[in-house]
Amino acid sequence: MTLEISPVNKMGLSGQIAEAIRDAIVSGQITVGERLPSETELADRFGVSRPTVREALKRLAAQRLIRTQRGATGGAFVNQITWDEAYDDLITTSTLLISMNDVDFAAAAEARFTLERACIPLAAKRRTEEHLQRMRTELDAQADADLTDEQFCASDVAFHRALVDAAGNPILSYQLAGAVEAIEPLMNMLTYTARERARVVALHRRIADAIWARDATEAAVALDEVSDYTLALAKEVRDRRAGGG
Amino acid sequence: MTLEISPVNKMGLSGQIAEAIRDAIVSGQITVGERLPSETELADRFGVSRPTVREALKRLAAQRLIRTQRGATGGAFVNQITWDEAYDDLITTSTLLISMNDVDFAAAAEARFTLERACIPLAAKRRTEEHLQRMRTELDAQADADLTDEQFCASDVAFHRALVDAAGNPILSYQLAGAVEAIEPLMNMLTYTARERARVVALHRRIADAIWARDATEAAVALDEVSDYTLALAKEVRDRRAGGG
DNA sequence: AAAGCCTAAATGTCAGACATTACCGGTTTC
DNA sequence: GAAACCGGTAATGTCTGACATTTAGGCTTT
Repeated sequence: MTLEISPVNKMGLSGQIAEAIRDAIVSGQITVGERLPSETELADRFGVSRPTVREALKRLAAQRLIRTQRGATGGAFVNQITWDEAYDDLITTSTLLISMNDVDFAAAAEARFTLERACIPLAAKRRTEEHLQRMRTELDAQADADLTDEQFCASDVAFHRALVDAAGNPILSYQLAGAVEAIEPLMNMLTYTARERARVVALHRRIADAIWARDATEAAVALDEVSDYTLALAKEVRDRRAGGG
Repeated sequence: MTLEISPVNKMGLSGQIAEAIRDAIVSGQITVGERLPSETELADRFGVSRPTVREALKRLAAQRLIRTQRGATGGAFVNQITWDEAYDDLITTSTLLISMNDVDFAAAAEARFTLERACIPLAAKRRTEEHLQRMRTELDAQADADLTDEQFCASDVAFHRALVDAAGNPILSYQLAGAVEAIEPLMNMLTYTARERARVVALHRRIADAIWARDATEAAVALDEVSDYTLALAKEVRDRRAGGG
């Protein structure tokens, strides 16, 4: 691991150290599972104090590049990033991005349904019984009239994630997790009436049945209807609010 | 901001403080651009020392939730996450995920082309002169025979990003940045002959022309050819290596 | 009134110390 | 002889207090 850091740098010492260690990890100088030198040794090598090293390590831990463990054989280990961990990060980042940058509902919904439609041919080809079961579970849940709008939307998200996972491509699942889950807060702003819910559930059932029958075309048609319906509903809500306020 | 933290928690004090501040940000108790209390005051409020607070702040800074500024009017400010910053994070995370989890080239390429194909109808509808210009620039670059394989792949990535950006949906662009750029290292493992390059460039030109003509069908056909060709080339390389080693 | 200095407040860094945790080895016991 | 127990030890986690550095804004001086 290189240990050349310049004392005068706007990034700060801890920033430079973090970058040096990150480079060592991504370039493969330290492999997954391997232990980093102890904090004291790192401090010696870089010529800085231990708190400074610790700040650098915390930054890397926040990006899940390393994981720390206490005790005699403890230390900082290069962490193997799992898909699930990355899901969480992507979802929180996407949610923040959408809320902070005033992304309108139409754009978010467009992204979501566009990506989802792209998964349908693969899902129809590769769906397993497990994926079908997950979709059916959510369909049953959505039929419950006692569900709050939040619960209904959460189940909606779970249904669509099952659809995406059915495509059997971890990268697609990963990418879509952000698009699908991040706009759940936006979806929650919609209020569904009983009749609207029934219609959405019916469309979901059409999608599930089509995926079961490996009929990608039918599933795509049903998804397009969900898309159109969601956008129309959002427009209606927006107009009603504009008129009321 | 709440300041309830339990001293006994496997997450550690700094972790709990980081989470408390993050919750305050995402729940809107502290708005974008607003300044957090000073480190000393946070330390007092949470009943911990300043280094502990600093570690928590570094974790949040690593996630770009806050940005720190030195000086008299300095401090930690809630940062507005920009799309470009998020791009970088997504790309590095995706790259690490792919390299650490032994994602095979076929799955990565499938994800990439699937998502890209989904953007074509939108791109054909909304492309501006700027996007067309970006694609043409990369086409010209790719025609240069002196390009290394790395440079050729980089230009390839830039071309496809221009295509995705032409869809005019920032969320789609964001999501796809990960899929497209993260597999560039995998693409670099391929070695293109002059003839293969010419074929790929010809297909790229077909795509660009089709987008210009707003012909989504033709663009999709050409993209499918690129996809098939890339996968075939990858298979060939794999077989050759398996035979040679 | 404008230019320059100076102070204050905040982050950045350092040093040393103690607390806590968990493995590792030897010791004890059955 | 094997299993349970128990300190030693090395590492992270945290605290205290201090100094360095940076920057804004007020104050003084011209």
